[in-house]
Amino acid sequence: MNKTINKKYNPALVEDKIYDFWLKESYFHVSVDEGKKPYSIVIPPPNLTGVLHLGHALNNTIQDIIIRYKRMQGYNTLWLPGTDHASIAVHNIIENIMAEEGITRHELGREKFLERAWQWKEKYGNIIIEQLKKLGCSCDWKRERFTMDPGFSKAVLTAFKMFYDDGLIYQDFRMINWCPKCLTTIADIEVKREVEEGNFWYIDYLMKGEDNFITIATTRPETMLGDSAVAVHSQDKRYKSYVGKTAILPLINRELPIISDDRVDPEFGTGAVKITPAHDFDDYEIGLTHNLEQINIFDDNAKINKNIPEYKGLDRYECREKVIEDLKKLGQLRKVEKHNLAIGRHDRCNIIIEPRISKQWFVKMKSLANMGIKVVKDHKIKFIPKNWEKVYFHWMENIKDWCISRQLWWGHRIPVWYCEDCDDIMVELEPPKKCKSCESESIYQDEDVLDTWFSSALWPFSTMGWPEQTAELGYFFPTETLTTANEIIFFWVARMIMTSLYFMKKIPFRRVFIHPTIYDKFGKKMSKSLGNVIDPIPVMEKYGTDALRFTLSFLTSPGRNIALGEETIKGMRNFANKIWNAARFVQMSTEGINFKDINEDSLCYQLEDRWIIRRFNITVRNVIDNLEEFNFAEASKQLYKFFWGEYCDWYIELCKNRLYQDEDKIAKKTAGYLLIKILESYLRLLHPFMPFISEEIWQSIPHDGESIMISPYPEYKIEEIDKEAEYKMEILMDVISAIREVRSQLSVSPQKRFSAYLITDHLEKKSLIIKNNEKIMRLAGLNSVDFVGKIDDLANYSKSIASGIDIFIPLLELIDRDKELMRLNNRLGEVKERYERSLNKFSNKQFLEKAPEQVVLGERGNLEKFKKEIVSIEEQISILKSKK
RNA sequence: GGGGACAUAGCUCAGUUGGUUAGAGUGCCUGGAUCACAACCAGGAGGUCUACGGUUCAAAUCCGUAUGUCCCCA
Repeated sequence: MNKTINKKYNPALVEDKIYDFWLKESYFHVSVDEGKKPYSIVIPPPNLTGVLHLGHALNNTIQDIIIRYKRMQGYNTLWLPGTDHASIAVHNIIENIMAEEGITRHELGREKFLERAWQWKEKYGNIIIEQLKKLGCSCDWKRERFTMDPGFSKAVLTAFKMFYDDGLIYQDFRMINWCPKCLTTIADIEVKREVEEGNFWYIDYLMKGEDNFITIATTRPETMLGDSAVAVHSQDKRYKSYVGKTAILPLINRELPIISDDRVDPEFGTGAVKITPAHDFDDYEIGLTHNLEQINIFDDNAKINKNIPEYKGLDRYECREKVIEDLKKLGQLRKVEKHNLAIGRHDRCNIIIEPRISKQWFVKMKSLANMGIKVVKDHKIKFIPKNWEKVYFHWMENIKDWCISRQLWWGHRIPVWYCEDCDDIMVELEPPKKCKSCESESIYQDEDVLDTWFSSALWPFSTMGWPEQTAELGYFFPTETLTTANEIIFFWVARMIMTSLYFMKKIPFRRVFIHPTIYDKFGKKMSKSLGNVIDPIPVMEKYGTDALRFTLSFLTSPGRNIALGEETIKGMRNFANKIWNAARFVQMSTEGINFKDINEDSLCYQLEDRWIIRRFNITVRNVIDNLEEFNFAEASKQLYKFFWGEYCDWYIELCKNRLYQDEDKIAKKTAGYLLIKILESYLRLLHPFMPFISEEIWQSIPHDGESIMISPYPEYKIEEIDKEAEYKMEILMDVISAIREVRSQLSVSPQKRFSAYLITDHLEKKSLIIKNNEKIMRLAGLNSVDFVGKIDDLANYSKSIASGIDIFIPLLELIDRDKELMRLNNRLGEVKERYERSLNKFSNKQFLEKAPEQVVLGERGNLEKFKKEIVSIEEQISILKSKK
């Protein structure tokens, strides 16, 4: 590590080097240690195919802040990382590669396909892990897990078998969501619904044996090929006479019964609807009630199948065109209307879902959900912000069974074997040789794999070795905190809670922090099509990882979303630069001080020393309090405000007298010592937020220990909260600010030095100013500051008041009398307004009677203060005017 | 249709249990190469706290209603 830091702040030069140092020293790795308190977090496993986006950056920055903070507080902290196998995503990638080579997966075969998938994983599957390292994440990489690791796979199969043996997993024919592109079933929550533009087609169905017809309206005319009835509402007068009769399906002349069912909405379309039981969720239900035929018209690719020879081979949208055209020719297309409708698309590939009837595996959710509801109702698990609990309850209370089979190869193959001879079903962890019932060897395994979320649901305990009873499970489980995005409360959080309660009989985590969603600086969703996506990697390269992390933390207030623009990141990079330069100053100005030999008792603390110690302790308290509540924004603001607004703007400036001019060696040593001490402590306070810059600077200044990340987190010391120091410092700062204000408003150049004359009756304030006059002179740019009894020629002075002290600055040739008059008049206006406001309160008798004494007293103080100032300013104005 | 939010400076946001001169960052204006930092320093302008009611001595804050924006579920 460097002895002195570089002149210029350049994060790119130090970040990788520091991360390698941490890795080399194994600071992230922990073992079970019963002597220490554990604190554990499991990472939301990023998708194997993923690349880091801002959502990841935010989520993992937050986790790293928590884990570094707890580590420094002395907890045995485990942050367990890993990735999930992303069944569909990987599948699509491999299929796309094969498509370029002109082969299909069925030509290749299951085994070869999986080989390729594993090869792809080895080559490209670790990108996001490397990116997390770039972000500074202090995960225990030696424990990195993957949902298809042998151990993890065992956990998945064990879970399946336990659920099955307990009757919670079953197989059934059902209407499911089919993705014609990915060629698999997907679960309800993987379908994203959005309103899109479409049409209502009105079609005349002729009545059998009559010269009459019934007009139905549909948004999907091609599905008429699978119609098996027409339905109307039982109370719909328009159609009463039709019920029980038969309509003829146009184009293929199938006979359709006209049925009545009260699930039909008479207001919708014509009030008469076609019923396609094999391709629509509602129609399916109606079909079951009325025992209608289920006519499947599509193949896996959503092309018309052999059941409809007239249109066989047409894609569903080609078929739509053809059907419309043919209906027109027949004269049975009555009209077309624009109509907006909710379209369901697969959230992974964006293809429109095709409902179909199919045999799939499901998990019974009701009893699991009830357990999951209870632990949150009983506050065993808390959501932060609490609001999300409502969302969770709403979903859990209306939960539907979970379809877990996928017609894919990449994933955990369902551990079910079927016997060809006796139709028995076996669920086994190890492949059986023969049928348990009839001993036939003609057995075969289910072709499907499990939903990736089925394995992710086991993440918190499978990563720690379940189903084995490992030491880790006993020590690190349940975990403390889960941090994640609101959109996966259903997909993941709820399911982890249910599986943990079922398999572990324990909650998986105590608190769930739902982090904000990041939008662009105009509050719009970031999307590739809008072109407003911010990629965190180039941002880290340009501004530094610390700047990105601090920005995200700075914007994370609970219950609010983030609107992120590049300017904010730049601002935080400037903050990092400020820290760097301040550290450089402190380092340079304390060269030659031997810190090892300093005995604190030999030092002599001055006012500003006591003040900065107080401010630091208050900052420590505020940072810790806010971290405990996950209020990262406020914690960050405290860090920012203290360092820039107090340590740099005031403390360093006030120390310069002692550092540069003071002959007193103890005074010099005290200033130097405390500058370093506060900086060193501050860097530890900052470290979880800005790990790199804090380590780099910390290593170059006097410190104890080998790395900042394993040194103790600052603690708040009540005895160092020195109220008197704050009161006095505020008077000094007030006086300095008042003089600076006069300088600026009267357009006196910053280099021009002048004298100030003060008047006050207050002896304590007077001695305070006298004691600190050299500091006031330096910070306000004065030649001298003196107390006087009175001023003779008031017309030649500018006058202002700060903390009850009258301040006079000679106008002489320096200052323009007109400007001074303008300044005084402005000030007078302000004070008068406040005075009026205060006076109004006293004109209300009830205020005196009902308001608490403290408030009335405070208000009376204000009133007097304003009155005094008004009199003083008016006096000065009249003097200046008389001299003009 | 059902549910959940949000509305404060040009922009992005803080604002605990009602009593503050309503704050911060950024942007803007004025002045400044002063020996840590121009990625800086000093000073400043900028607000009917969405609107209208109500409760209260006192409302950005509590309660209605309206308007606007967003998210989730069907």
